Amino acid sequence: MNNISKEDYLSAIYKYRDKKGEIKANLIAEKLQVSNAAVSDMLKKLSNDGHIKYEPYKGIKLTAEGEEYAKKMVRRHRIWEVFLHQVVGLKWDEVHDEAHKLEHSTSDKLLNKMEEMLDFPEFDPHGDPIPSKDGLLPKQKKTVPLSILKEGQTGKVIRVNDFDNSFLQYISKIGIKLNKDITVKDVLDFDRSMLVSVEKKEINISNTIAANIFVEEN
Amino acid sequence: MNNISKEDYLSAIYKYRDKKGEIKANLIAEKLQVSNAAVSDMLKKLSNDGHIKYEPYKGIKLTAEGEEYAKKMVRRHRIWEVFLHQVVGLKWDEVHDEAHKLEHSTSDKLLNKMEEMLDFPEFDPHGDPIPSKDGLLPKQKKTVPLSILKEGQTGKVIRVNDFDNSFLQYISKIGIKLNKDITVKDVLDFDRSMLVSVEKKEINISNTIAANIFVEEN
DNA sequence: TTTTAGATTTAAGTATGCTTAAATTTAAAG
DNA sequence: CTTTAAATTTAAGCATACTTAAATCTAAAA
Repeated sequence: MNNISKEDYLSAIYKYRDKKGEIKANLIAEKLQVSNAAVSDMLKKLSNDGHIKYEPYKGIKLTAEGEEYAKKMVRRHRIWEVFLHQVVGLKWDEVHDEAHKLEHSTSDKLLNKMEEMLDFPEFDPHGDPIPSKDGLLPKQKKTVPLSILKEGQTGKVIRVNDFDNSFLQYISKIGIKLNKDITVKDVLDFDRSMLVSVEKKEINISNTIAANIFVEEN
Repeated sequence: MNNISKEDYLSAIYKYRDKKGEIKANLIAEKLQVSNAAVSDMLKKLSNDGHIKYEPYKGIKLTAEGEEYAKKMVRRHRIWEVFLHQVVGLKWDEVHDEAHKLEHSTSDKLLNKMEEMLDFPEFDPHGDPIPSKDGLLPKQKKTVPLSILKEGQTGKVIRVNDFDNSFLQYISKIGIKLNKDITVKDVLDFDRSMLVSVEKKEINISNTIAANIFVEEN
């Protein structure tokens, strides 16, 4: 049996649900680039399978079983990302798409072997946490979006959103990497873009860019 | 679009066609473990796509385009096998199944990167040739099945059939590996099994086992 | 409280890739 | 040359996962 679609739905629900653990069908449709009708269809199947708890027109939540499955997929995805980055040498803007395809075709045996080879990484190349074999997440540092920092404040890059490859390419080109320090030199009232210094260079970045970079204040 | 099935059919046709380049629908069904009706269905689609030349009830042949596609899949499969064996450390009886799943989800970029990492291997862990990026096959040594060797003859293992994992596990357990020399000590008329010596050990192997091991006479 | 906009579901239809059973074609045996 | 067995195709049906269009539900604005 082929579970690629189901796996994508479960991953999306896991990744994009709110703090209450709920998600709107709408958001799933948007993230997976399918129609709302397709989502509605699939929600019924996932519910029958026991992966989600869901009543028509009501909230969508993962069951314990669904969460376990979703975490397993996220784990696969992120271990592949680390592997492709560190072992194969793909850039951080290349790993997401490749990992997304490979994650559905990976046995536990292979995955665990890769994980061991990588010495049990805790975070993927974008700073996202990797669930362990037992489903445990590593302790994460408290972060804030770079966009809320004020003039003069400095933060260390802990995580970046990996939704868009061109965003990753861009920030990588201007020298922004995980663990780099970024200092806010100036914030423009005009469009809330900011002048920041990274690696002794000063660059102006838009508010949107800054909102997708998460830093630990220091 | 999802081409997993089509890719499997093309690979099977490429791998199991006869010397004239033809294959029976029957054999495809057997190798892919699907019904004859499913094969018949798919042949129509592959024919419409221009991947095979085929008229109902007549012979099945790859077109130039189909052969190119098939070779590309075989290349993916075998490079994954080498990668999983050499880089990840999977055993030779484990790589086929993993590679079979991964081969459908691998970009050219990733594949070429892996190939480079491996220093452009020419043969997979079972001794099967790997088509190059341009579709060229490495020069292969002339081999014969171990089963046709007579008492006293010695051959070096160049290739083994990878159709069955338990076969691979077994011959690996008794010390048979690529490039090992095998000497035939005795052939039993009774069941055509043979007593062979490998690595200073003597073992009796069935005719079927011997027929799946290909050696270079010396 | 009613209206209405947005979210969600249902309905109908499509493509893929299978299945079994029946029909047809081919090729080999008598 | 006819019979028959094997190979192959057609027919009908199923599951998955989509689509668009229409219907329905929910929640927020008037």
